[in-house]
Amino acid sequence: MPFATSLKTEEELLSRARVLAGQSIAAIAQRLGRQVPPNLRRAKGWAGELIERALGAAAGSKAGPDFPQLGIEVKTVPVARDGRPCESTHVCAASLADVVGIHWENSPVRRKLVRVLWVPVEAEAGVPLGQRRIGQAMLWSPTPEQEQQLRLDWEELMELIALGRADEIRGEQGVYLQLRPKAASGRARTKAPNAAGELTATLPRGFYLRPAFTAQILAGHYAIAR
DNA sequence: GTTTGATCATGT
DNA sequence: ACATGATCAAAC
Repeated sequence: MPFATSLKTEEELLSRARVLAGQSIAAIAQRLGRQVPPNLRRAKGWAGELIERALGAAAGSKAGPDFPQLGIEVKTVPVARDGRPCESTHVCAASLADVVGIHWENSPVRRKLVRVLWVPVEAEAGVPLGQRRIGQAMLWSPTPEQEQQLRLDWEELMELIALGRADEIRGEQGVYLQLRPKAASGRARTKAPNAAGELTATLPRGFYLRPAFTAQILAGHYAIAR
């Protein structure tokens, strides 16, 4: 039986993640027989994929959670020395067209965040990628309060999209959940309704969790060993 | 083009 | 310093 399917409980997954805590990127990469790129500039998702492989997730992209049998999504989050996240966290693409029938309960955003294994990765500027260490992972589901916060932002954003006003949405909107470009380049296009209800080409967007939100999730955990 | 994984780079 | 808008790579 492959490594990836040997996991039966989320406790087992968490245990695996705990083993990674304190280990360097270089050590994990070496064990998996992978070369550490000089930096992440041309390999932005490299560390995330490395951690998923180290945890036993299936390789490559596919729909659904990283651990389908457990319903768990893995998110690596870059953290500063103080344990606070350096960046926003991408959740999923926003379906700008065909917004009818989508409610928070069946939304991709909620489904993605039902159960998440957060894996902090040291991201201090000046620390070479290979020397960066993995922090203490934590298994998380939104508290009722957190889910309500996300839901309010989501509903506000989705209403604007439904009204054909996606192009007016700025990254400033949303207390904890924001909508920002998510594309290969500024020339990328997808379909979205305009104010007249006609489908027109527009920049693809995605939902992101603000650092302030992930910070409250990670609060209280020692993300990086001292 | 979309979805997977995200971080970069510039303006405020 | 920090967030927004822009972008990188691979699989499909």
